[in-house]
Amino acid sequence: MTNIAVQYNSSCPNCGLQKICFANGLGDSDLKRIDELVDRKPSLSKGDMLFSSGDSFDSLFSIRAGAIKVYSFDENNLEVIHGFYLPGDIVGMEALAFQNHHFNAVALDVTSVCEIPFQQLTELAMQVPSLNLQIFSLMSQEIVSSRLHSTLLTQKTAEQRVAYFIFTMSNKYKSRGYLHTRFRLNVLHRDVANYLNLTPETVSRILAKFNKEHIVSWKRKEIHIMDEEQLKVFAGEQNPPSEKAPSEKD
Amino acid sequence: MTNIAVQYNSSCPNCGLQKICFANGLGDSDLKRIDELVDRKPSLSKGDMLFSSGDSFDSLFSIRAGAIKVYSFDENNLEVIHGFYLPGDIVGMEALAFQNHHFNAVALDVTSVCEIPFQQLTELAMQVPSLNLQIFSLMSQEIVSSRLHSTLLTQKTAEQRVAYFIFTMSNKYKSRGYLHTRFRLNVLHRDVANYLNLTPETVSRILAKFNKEHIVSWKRKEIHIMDEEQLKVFAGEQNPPSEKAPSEKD
DNA sequence: CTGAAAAGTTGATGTAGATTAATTTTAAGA
DNA sequence: TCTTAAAATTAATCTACATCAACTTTTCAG
Repeated sequence: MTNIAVQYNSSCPNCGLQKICFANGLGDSDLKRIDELVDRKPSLSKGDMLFSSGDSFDSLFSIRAGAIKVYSFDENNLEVIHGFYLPGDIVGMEALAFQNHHFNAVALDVTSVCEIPFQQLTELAMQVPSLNLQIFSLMSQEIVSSRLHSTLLTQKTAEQRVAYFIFTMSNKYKSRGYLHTRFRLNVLHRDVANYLNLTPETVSRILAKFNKEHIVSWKRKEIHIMDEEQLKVFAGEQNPPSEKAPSEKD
Repeated sequence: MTNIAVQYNSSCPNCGLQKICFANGLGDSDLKRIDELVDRKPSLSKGDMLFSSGDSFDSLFSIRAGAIKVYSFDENNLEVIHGFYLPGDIVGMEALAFQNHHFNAVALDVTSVCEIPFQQLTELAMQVPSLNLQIFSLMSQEIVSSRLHSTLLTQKTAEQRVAYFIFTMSNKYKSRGYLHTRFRLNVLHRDVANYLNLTPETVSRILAKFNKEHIVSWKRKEIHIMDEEQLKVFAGEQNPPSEKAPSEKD
């Protein structure tokens, strides 16, 4: 049932995630050099911390398989979830202005990551302009995705948020060569609710509706998208036929 | 009434904002080199665009005086405000992964900026490790501040958000050597409401309350903080005496 | 496999802040 | 300066989603 379409365990030159990781845009010889400084960690188990708030910051992490949740606590010690990271995503960039991490990162499933020592990465980047540019690029994408998430929380209804979340996860799998209409996502509904600034009850009610209308089923960590087009419409990603066609901005 | 405590019109080596701008951590000779590639723009007037969505991305901007609003449009063509930037802040970092800007930046007041051509900046950064690190650092701070803003919108009440906004702006002025209990902020209440995901009516009611309780007055673009401690408490920045002392996390 | 705890579901009720509307104040061009 | 549109204020009402509560299903340690 789990659908690992490709095994991404290989070295950078052979890695299927090359194009979206640090290696993007590098020539063969530079590819080898970055490959040498990558530490491929043994698998993390569900619940293992990748890093915790307060840990010293030394490395960035690129996810090869599995899923990572990044979160902090508010003043009442309630979890605030900032993102779910899937294969190809980079985790830890928000910390590099600081000595220490300000967020927590935990494995949601069996997960394997590449650890890239930041000191060595920057040293190499100083010699390889396209690598340096790629780091800038990944960071600016993180800024944009954080702003998009804010927009999602403030501008969209509960239903749109849930639909958009599923749609986005599906798209990530799609772009990485996995089956995107049926996949395992080991994320609690409670965590999705938190991430979308909703309650578990609200998420549950919306999923029940999607299920009844044969759009998406999400049972026991397995997501099955039955009507991709309709999901897109619910997510507000596709202009539904409307009288006032919004002039495309942004 | 406007209180420009320091004039930041000078070259980088003499600039009061040096420590928080790109120049941070640079030696004298490197300072001169970055100074040479900075283009000090003539003042922008209120309403002038610094850049617009779709414009090609070529430069970053450091604000010397005034204020800049960064925003996009949602699918209904309503403004979504992502931030207000004051002297010392850097604008444009979210764009550098892309050819073009995805956001709009407009001057809210008479504003002057330093334009830093990105191409030249990165070329210099490749030769000056501490400059490269400073760019990374500024970007990661932008990620963190974006996440903090999300947390503000999702975890705090309307009153806390308004108090926190005023408190944050005041702190920015303070850290840059301006008078921080009385300052001009040429931001519409409507824009504050938008930024905080509230309606103008709600902001108005809260400001009326703050005024009645002699905490803050905000009349005709002039903010006067009368009770800083109480403002902090309203902002939730100071643990009010409570039975369950939250164990400090994050 | 078993059973206790965690997670998820479903329905009834509550509320913070939105919406609507009417009025006053402010600002900016002529 | 005057004029008028934009912005801000204040009050009455409404609503999307939270909260509360009771129950079912899933998970996982032993």
